[in-house]
Amino acid sequence: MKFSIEKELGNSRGRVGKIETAHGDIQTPAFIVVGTKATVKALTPEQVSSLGAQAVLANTYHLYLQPGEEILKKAGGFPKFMNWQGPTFTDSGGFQAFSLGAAFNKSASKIGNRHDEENSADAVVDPLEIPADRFAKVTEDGVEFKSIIDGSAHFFTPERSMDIQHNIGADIMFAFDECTSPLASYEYQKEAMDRTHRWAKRSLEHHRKTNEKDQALFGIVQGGRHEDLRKESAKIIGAMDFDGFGIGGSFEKEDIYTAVGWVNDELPKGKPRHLLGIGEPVDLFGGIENGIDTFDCVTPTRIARNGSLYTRNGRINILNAKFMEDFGKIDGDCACYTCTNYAPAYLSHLFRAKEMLGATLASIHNLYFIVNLVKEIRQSMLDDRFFEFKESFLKGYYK
RNA sequence: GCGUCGGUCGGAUAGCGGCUAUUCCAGGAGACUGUAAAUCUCCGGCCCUUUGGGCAUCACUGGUUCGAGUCCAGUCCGGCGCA
Repeated sequence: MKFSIEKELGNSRGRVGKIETAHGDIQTPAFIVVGTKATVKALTPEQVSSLGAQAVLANTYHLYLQPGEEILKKAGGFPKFMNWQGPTFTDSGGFQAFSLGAAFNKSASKIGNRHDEENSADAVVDPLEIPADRFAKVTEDGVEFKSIIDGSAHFFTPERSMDIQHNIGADIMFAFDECTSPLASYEYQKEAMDRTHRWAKRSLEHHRKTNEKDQALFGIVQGGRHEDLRKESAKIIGAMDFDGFGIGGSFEKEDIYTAVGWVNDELPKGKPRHLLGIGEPVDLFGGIENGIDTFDCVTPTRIARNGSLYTRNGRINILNAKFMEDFGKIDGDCACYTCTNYAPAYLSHLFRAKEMLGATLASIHNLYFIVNLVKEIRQSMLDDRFFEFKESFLKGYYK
């Protein structure tokens, strides 16, 4: 993997660049499409490719459980298995320490807000004392997982995650980390961050010894919402010999990109930075302005399956009664396959009838919207009109 | 005509004397940020100023009872059976 910067954005941290992999280039900034279980839900790879996506990110925990690393190894890696021709990423399974641990059976999101601590009883829960009904428990050596499929017990260590990711075979893999809850205390964030640093070192050492296919490894910065922790984490992870970096963990809704800025000031400039699991339009602008090169996020495809569609004027819910007889445009002059061929009334019908084509058409639109938005942002940077574009877009999107 | 079973929110249901009438679907709205997600949450008789409270309601009319969607009688409507 090789990374190069073509242009830097004046008076901010942003940059335009290119990640070169054995399976093709990624023009950055770029939005990476999530295909957790070696499939972008509801879409064929051809659809994913023709809507403009450059790369796909799959998940180590999910693929390890099903179909299992041996099958993926025999298949020649997950990209070949799913027939995706372009560059690929795998997440390490560290996110599941949060989603199946602290967040299990809770409405908790990794994006917190300023009122969470006083309003939530969860704030006092020590993540190290996760209740027995949870599916993930963190220890110094790794994370104990229960299979979400059959309840069987599994243990991930940094080394194990590397081995599995080698077998899954993405171009870019991530170090094994612990994604924390925004409701965790400062003390816990610090403790988890220090542990993630130890795991980063172990991930890197094991990867260097066992990497046979020239896969790249990104280290992950943690530190929650705290400026001192974020900077400390970026310094320590940034000093390690990773090929690039992921910025993970929990954030405060109001200033995700402020935290990103703290981190990117510490990370080495010449390596790519991936913002894990963030993808709201406002966050894309904020992230890019603060030096993010790639994003991934489940939101476009998840909300698509649930009937929400992005438009230049904000999100709409296609299940709203007003769309039943709307034969106009879904999103103005959007050039995606869905918008050029179908009216809101048809999508409304598909969703009400629970026809699966609805999920497909909505996913195509939402992914196109986000992927293309990042491309437009990239172009605006090349044209020296990033800030104008940002202002006009956000004014329309957030009313 | 006789017998029999039944009529509970738009549809389907639970409820078989005891207080807030159940659940599913359809309907209305909301949420979703490294995917336990084609998922989840909320609303759905009327009135009051909120937390909350008040008043209704189970085809209709009467009755029994401290108390009735639940029991009894009649009426209306429907299914089935026999003429």
